[in-house]
Amino acid sequence: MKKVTIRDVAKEAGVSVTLVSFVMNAKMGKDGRLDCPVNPNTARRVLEVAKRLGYRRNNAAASLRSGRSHTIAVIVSDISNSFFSDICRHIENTAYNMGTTVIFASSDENPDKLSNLIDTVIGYNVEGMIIAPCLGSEAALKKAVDYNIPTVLIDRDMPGEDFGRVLVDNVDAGFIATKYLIHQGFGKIEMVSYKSGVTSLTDRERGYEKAMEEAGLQDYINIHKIEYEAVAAKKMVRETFKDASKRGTEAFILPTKKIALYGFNALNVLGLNLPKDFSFVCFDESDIYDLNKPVVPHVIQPLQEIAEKSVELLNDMVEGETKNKNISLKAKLVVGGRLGSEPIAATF
Amino acid sequence: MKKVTIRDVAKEAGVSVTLVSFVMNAKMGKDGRLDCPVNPNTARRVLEVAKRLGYRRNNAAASLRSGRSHTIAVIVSDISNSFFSDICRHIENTAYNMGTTVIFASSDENPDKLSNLIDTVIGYNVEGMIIAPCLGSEAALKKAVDYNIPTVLIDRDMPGEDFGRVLVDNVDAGFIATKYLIHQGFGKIEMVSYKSGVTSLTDRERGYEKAMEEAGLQDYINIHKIEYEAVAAKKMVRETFKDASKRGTEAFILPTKKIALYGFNALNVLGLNLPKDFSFVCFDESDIYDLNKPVVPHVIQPLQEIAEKSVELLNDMVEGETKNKNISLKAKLVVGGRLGSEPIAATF
DNA sequence: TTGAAAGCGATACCAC
DNA sequence: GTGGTATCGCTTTCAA
Repeated sequence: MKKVTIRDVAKEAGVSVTLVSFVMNAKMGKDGRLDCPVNPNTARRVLEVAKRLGYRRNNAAASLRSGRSHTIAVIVSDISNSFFSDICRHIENTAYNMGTTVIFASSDENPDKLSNLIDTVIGYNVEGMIIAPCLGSEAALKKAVDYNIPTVLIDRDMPGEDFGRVLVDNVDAGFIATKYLIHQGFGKIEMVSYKSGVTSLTDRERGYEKAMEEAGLQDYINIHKIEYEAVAAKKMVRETFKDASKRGTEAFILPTKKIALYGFNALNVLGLNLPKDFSFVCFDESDIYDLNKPVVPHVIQPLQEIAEKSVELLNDMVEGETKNKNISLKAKLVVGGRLGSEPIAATF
Repeated sequence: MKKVTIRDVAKEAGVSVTLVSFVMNAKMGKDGRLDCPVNPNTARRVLEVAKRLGYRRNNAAASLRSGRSHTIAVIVSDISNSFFSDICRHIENTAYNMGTTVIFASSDENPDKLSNLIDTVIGYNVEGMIIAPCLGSEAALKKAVDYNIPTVLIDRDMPGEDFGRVLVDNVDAGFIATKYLIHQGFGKIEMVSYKSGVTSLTDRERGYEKAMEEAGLQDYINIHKIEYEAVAAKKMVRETFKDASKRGTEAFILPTKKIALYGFNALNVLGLNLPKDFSFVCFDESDIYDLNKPVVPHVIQPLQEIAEKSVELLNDMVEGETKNKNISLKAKLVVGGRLGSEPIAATF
């Protein structure tokens, strides 16, 4: 099947290319009619011919002439990370419904690669970008500003007036996690966190501290900082739990999925059990949380909302209707989820 | 910063646009020199000016003129499924290194959506597609053939002479899983599978049967078919385990991650323990496998290889160098993996 | 080695 | 409502 162009359709339908262009770009009005300055009968004929011939618009040509690509780029650190792949999934969906195509890429947490990727997608005339910045990517992101490409930041923040932002309130996330445990009657609540202070983690720490102080439990505040490297991390968590067991610690906040995994591993190794020896509040989602009985309470980020809001915000920025460029979303505590069903979010 | 075109570079460098085009498209030879019919000094000057002006090729224009897009589409059923997101990650990586851009999309296992997506990406002049077909997508895929767009099938098969294929040998996967258990000294090995026969699952079943027969254990062959729906499935697995416990079953093959989850759930509910009451061989990857001690043996598909082979095959097809269009990959049994380290594949 | 000029297929502008 | 045509930025002959 050889390519059929707008000219072929025009010739076959006995009209000008202009008319065909009008018809092909017309959107459906509410009444089911095309809203374009074309005679409905003509329009119908053109549509019929286009379909019969199998016409498909050449986006390269359209983009070249119109300067619009209806394409956005999404760059995360690792699309195989379930946090990001979930977000990407929803971004793709939302964008698809708006007639926007999405190009995805992973930066590998590498500012140089991010910089290259930005160059690449700029070459594709993307109209906007949604980026989860990595450490040291300030220079790369400056290009977005230089080229005047609307950009929305997700997951991590970065200075810059021009960026849109869709971020989760991590102070609140740490706060509700802690408050839940306090409500359960626990007082000796501790936390395990990483030494290297990513803002999302330090924010969760602050939320923990805030909740403890509000409850008059400031004397029990105890944040155990572990290495990022897996082997060392596992060992440190194990030691922490061993001591905590003697100390009479009642509960732990494990603010990332990986830290939670170390926690469960330590439990296993030390022969401890979850409701008996400690209580946990974990973060993100893992099969392990669902397998325990009762289900391990965990704080999840509103991934779909992050995705939808970022696409919408980016779209507004592209169309020049900039309202509020900084969107803050709340994390949710899941206490009654069960395998194969919707998680139930608790509010209190 | 306004757009700088090839003309601006040409004017600034005092050469023709042709030369600039040559230089910008030249690839580096082994000797570090550009292999194009341009005076090295001129080339250097052009390069310098292009960089200084911040020139970036307009891909829409290049694509329009040359008829090439250097873009492929990848359509899987759900990019947030870790199996696919891992593959996509590697596809993206491989393609990126070849200078190819990738557009990802999810079909939702919906043939109509798949059909729309194919239309959309055809409009983007993609040069090839990598597709995980869903049930009933024959008609949609026929368009790829009609439009003469090279297409590689992954994960699931579908009839069609023109398609390339990168599939995993699932009979072998079921076979090695079973054989491992037999080597461990077990005889009463059973399997849990879904009623609805996707080929990947029925193949694994056949592998199980084959291994059992070869070992003279045909009398113990027992495949429990469960519903796909989660609540019913969980219940059926629980019942199966309860009976099996009485019957003296020694081991189970759980041929998908989800079925494995149901298995662990049943274990929990019934108060059974893994090395004591049963042995498992599971499939795919899950945090749960790693948490158990010893680590639950599991069969994994070579995701990176699937990704790399499919990109390479597609590239060959696009370039017209079609060699072997049907690639079969072996799954691997992981018996000694531990959290945070490379899984160790056992061969025997 | 270099350059002039012809399009690629659509949209935008203007005239009717 | 409709149609003619210049043009987007680049690659690609072809000729010098």
